[in-house]
Amino acid sequence: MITKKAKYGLKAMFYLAQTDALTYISIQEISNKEHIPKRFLEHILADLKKSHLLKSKIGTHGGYRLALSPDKISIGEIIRTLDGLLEPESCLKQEGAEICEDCQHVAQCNVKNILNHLLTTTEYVLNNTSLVDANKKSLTSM
Amino acid sequence: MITKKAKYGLKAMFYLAQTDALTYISIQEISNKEHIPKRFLEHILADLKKSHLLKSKIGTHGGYRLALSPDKISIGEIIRTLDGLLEPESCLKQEGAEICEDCQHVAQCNVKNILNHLLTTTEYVLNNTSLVDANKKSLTSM
DNA sequence: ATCTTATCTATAGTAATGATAGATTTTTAA
DNA sequence: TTAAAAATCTATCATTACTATAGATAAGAT
Repeated sequence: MITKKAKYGLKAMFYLAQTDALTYISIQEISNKEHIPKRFLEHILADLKKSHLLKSKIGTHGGYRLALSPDKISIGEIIRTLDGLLEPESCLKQEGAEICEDCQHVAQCNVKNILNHLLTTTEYVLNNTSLVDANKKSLTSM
Repeated sequence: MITKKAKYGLKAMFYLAQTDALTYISIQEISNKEHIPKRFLEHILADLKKSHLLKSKIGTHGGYRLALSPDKISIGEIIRTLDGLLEPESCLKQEGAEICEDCQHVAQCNVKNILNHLLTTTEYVLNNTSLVDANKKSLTSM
């Protein structure tokens, strides 16, 4: 399950992807159009800016816009930014050979093996789907 | 992320899969060998029994054993039993055409489209990997 | 009988999630 | 230069989900 934070973030990003790429859109507008709590959306967009997926402008006619062209922004980056790592289990973190509390023998850990495989697959799907790809019918046959 | 409940459940299932399929193993033994809190494990195994993945026997020399041969038990069934649906978002539930609170136009919902694709992929991986498959090297090239 | 072990029901602590609030700063435009 | 618009910063709170423990009971083996 992705969190509501990621879901709201995705909706906001899709909304921005639909608009003229150079226009700044206010939090208020996104909140209204996509039915996302405004004060919550503030944090979400701020996080996406920190990850360099959005640019912002303060003041009248300010707001947010995509930092990159929509086809260069992957769904994976958005979810990773808002929900953290895509790993299905904490012991899969980058450190690699690291041993987690309860599984002593990393190499032979069945749980780790299967979850690692799931992670690879999930990353493949999410990293290779951009804001533009996501609404294509071809997605079903990817 | 899968929860600790699912992780513990997977470890317990792998442990049982390693043993003689007809022998009942006590919660105590699994708890000791796999370092899983015993009272927590009780609930987990009870759930897996309700889902007909385990059989149990009360009393001396009692315990749990797999209800099916290990190659007939998928990782997906185990996780689904313990963590609920595999869906990455609640609006993807079986009801299909159902409309979720915030997304009015289901058919054109980009978020739903992409998450639905992720679900399909996740289900494919987890439903087609059994307790026996999970430790095979071939998994990496699946 | 007694010990072993699962089963049932309840509950409690903790962490993560979802959401709101106030005060501040920057920018635009009148 | 002033007022409005909008993001930014920091804090906090409510709720839910997760993790775990506990007591009492029932069933089976020796």
